[in-house]
Amino acid sequence: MAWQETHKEQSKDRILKSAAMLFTHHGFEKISIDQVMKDAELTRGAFYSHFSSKSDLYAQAISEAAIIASKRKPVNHPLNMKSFAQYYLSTKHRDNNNEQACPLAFLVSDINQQDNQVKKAYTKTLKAFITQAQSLSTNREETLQSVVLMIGGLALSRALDDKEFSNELLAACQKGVTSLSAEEDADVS
Amino acid sequence: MAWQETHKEQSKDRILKSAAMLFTHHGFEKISIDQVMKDAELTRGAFYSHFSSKSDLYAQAISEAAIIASKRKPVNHPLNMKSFAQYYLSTKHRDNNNEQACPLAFLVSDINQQDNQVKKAYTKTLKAFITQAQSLSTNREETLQSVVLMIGGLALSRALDDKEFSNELLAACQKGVTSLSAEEDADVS
DNA sequence: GTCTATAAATAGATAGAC
DNA sequence: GTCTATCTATTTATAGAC
Repeated sequence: MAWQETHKEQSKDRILKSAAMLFTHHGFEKISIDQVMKDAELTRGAFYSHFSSKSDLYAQAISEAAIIASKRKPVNHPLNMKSFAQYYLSTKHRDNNNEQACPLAFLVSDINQQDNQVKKAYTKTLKAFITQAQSLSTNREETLQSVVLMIGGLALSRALDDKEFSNELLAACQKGVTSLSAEEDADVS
Repeated sequence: MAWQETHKEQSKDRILKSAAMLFTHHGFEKISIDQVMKDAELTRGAFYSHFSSKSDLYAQAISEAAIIASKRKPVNHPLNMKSFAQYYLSTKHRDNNNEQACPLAFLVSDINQQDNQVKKAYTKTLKAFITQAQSLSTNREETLQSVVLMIGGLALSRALDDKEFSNELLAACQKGVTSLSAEEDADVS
């Protein structure tokens, strides 16, 4: 028989998945514990059996959201930086409203307002993201630049009310990542 | 006699300056109207004579914050993209806690949660920022990449609880902007 | 562990005196 | 235009029954 979650673990898992989705798309302040619990099909009173505070949930939800996002198909095992950036900086990812979105971009300026436990979870998640990107590159500095173009470009593109301009920004960042990769290939040759 | 603000204009101006500082550093949700009015040395009841809602204030405060930030000395009339990035991606700007900070970076992922009037103000502000950066460059695509490296790099650096890592990120982005400018110079020569 | 009920605090917005 | 007072709603967190 396969491994089975206990009842408690199942509940915690549902809460975490709901929180990951809701927080990633709406930020910490716009989402209440009540909304998370309703989405997980539980009541508010049950929350504190699993998490010590809303902030505790947020920290864990960020890690969970990153895991969900990393399981997304085109990102799962990208062949190179260009194909990785092509998905990451897509309009689909920007407009994604109910699936696996990257909390690093969607929440970037939200983190500074939170406590240390949240910042720690975010930092760990970013480091893991960079490690993944580094496996598609050789130079760490260029990897960091590519990562900033991806996360920063996606975050900025989501803040704009001008779709054409937003698309232009995404395209420019894609080209930027590609250029950095190409330079690198040239160095190697 | 020099131009004089009316009493009402002075009050509105104080509210706006307080809001620009408080919102930029703490985001929309963490700041209450009461806090803004206290900082402006007024009471809560007086608020609605100047603004129709908290959101209305936020939209105007973003523009105000950008104006304040653009008046900062090293940014005022930068000689080239490198010197511009050197200040923008400095630890001073990242850690700045009570002066002219750039709302584009500090609030980037906050904007998507707000109404259209806020998104519009942010978009206009970003376009003005790009226009300024464009005057130090020749190629629009590279300007966009530099802007994303600056705003995205600064935003990310603020989210981290690892100062050494944060510094490394800032430095990599500075180098990235410099590389883009250098390439351009090479093209011109 | 999950439920209902409630405590305690805070915030956006409005009313009316001056 | 600015003040005090208040309405109304929401939210985090806790208490206690099952």
